[in-house]
Amino acid sequence: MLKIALPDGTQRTYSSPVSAYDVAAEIGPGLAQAALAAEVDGGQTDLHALLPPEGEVALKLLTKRDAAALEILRHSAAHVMAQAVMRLFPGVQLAFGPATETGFYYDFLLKCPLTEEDFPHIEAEMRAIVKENLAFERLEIPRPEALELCRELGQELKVEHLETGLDDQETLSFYRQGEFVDLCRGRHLPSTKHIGKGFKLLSVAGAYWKGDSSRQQLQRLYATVFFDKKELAAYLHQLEEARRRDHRVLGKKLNLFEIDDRVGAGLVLWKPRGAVIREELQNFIGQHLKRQGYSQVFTPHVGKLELYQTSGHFPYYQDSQFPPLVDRETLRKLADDGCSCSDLANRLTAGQIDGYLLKPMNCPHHIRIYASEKHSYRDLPIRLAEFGTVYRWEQSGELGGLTRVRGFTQDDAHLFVTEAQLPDEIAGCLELVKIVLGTLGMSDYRVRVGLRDPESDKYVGQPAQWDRAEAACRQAAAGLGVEYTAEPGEAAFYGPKIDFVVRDVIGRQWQLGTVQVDYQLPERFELEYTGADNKPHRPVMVHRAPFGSLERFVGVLIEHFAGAFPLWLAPEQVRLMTVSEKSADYARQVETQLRQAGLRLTADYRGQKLGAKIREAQLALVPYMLVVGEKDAQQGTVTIRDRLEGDLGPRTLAAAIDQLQAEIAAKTVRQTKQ
RNA sequence: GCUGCUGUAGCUCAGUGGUAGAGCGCGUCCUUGGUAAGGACGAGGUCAUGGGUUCAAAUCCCAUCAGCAGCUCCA
Repeated sequence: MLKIALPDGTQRTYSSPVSAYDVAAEIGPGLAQAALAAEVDGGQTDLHALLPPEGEVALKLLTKRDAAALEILRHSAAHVMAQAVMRLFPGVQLAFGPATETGFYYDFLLKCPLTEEDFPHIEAEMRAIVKENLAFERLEIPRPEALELCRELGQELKVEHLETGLDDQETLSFYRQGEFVDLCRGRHLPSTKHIGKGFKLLSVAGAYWKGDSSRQQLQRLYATVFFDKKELAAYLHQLEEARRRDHRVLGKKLNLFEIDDRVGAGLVLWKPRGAVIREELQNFIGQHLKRQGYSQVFTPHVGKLELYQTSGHFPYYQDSQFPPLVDRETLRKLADDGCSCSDLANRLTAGQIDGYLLKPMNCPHHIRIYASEKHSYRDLPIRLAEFGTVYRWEQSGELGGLTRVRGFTQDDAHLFVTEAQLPDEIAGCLELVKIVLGTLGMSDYRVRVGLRDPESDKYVGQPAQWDRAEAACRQAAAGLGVEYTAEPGEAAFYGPKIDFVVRDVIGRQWQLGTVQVDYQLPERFELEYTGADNKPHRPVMVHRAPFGSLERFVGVLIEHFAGAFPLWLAPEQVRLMTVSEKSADYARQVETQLRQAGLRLTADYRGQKLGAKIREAQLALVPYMLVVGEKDAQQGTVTIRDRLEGDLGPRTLAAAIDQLQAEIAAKTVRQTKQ
């Protein structure tokens, strides 16, 4: 006897074995047709799988309206895609083919490279398989037979996975549709016809077997599927929109920055318009730093190798640094002694040669500023801030636009504090990040508190200190009024940290602001302050950067605003334009006054029609246009056009300037709804 | 770093072995037009770089550099 509880509160009892489908069919033919899979006591099951014969279960039938069904659809589509590829390319080895947040992929090992030209053929074969309406059939197979089956099928990767990843499983599940059999946990749709027509292959890329870069590389086919063709179209449109907002595209179109081959990959040239945005952001944060009692410092872009040997960054992280600089004299002597390149590298690593490093971080410089004076506990906290440019040798494949570069400027600061001051100082840092994100209308972010992994012994510092610091981080994060997750094992080896992860328009997540507690560097550099007990004490350091790096932050900001910056950040705040050349003289007076008012503008005096000038300014995403014609010249007015609202009508120049300055001062974010 | 794709005018791109192209932008001239494209003429190219194949290479091959997608990485 089986009792089934349905989500609507009703109960059904069965004396003979039934599947979820049987239950659906009994409720009604419509539901039987719509049902795709089921949840039994919260766990997924195939629609036609038999339910337990005895007891009581909660059953929920999944239809295409359930998010869980979408995942099942995508995973099933992955099998169909794999089947199509196997039909078209004999000898394919299958790896993994899961559903993802936006679609699915399948990893293949095959001799010839797949290209986009193959997509239509694969898609056509997939359509054929859908039309064949093959049932997805679950097979439960004991381990020895499962291994035998995978060997027979020639699926060596599956054999390996059975022997390593799944070595504790006595029975393995396979799914079969038609001639295609795949080792798979499931679940799947009843049959291939339910996949429908809303699928599309998107891209092909390399991926390592089991995510290990030392293993063989597979070909990963990315695709997506929706229950509805319209949803697919909407998703493709969203991808299109994301491309339109791409900061690399907008950066070129709006003349914000350039990355030039002749200068070097990953090295950003900030053009005048991009520099305005950066400067405004720096000024903005600078005001808050003053308010919070920070001291501005400046330090050079290089430091002695020995400095980084003390900090531990060299040679440990040398693969992600630009190679050291060695002076001419030393190099010549080494060459005369017959020192080879590999000797040189070894001797640099061993610390036998003096050299300089392009600084990969700012902390050692700031530490030496702290250490240049003797400090009392009364001086603390000491907060040293700098827009510090650092250089890191990112792997060539990682570079991209402004978001991953080789030289970047952090809005960096280091706080030297007593342990008692730690909670307040962390809270102050978080407040700053929150102000920054709030001012820019970036609300889609999460806060991640990285704690130590209790199992690991890689961490430096006393456990009691860690407990206090972690408590301080949690407390500060909780005080933010934003949801946060505590993630054990995510701490740096030198201390816990708090990261702000912002989600951009394409759904990618970027780690921007960060606050990190550090016990390691004060130790390594033997930093001290004199306590009230007249004895030396070790300060704790806090590293923090609300933007992370200005490059990455501006990159994300460009996409966030789709290039249409709020007035206070807009490189060109106003486009002044004449109706005809007859009003040019008056317009020049207006231009002078606007400049004196501190507004950033360009003036368009060309003998073009007004419509053309407006169109250009609209496309250039200039927030306000000031139109001056003969009527304005007579009345001493300007006519304002808002990029979003259109023509706002005439007003006196003074009134127009007041309006713009008020909006700038308020840092108002105005955007059209997307 | 790895796999695949790509590199032609300032930008977006067409050109698949036989004379280097388009649109936009830019310049000059005409037009003096009140809220999203007025017209005419013109300038602009080591076809990423270096080799090779060929009577002949933007086009085919190899290498390098750079970009893109993804993987791996990010103190």
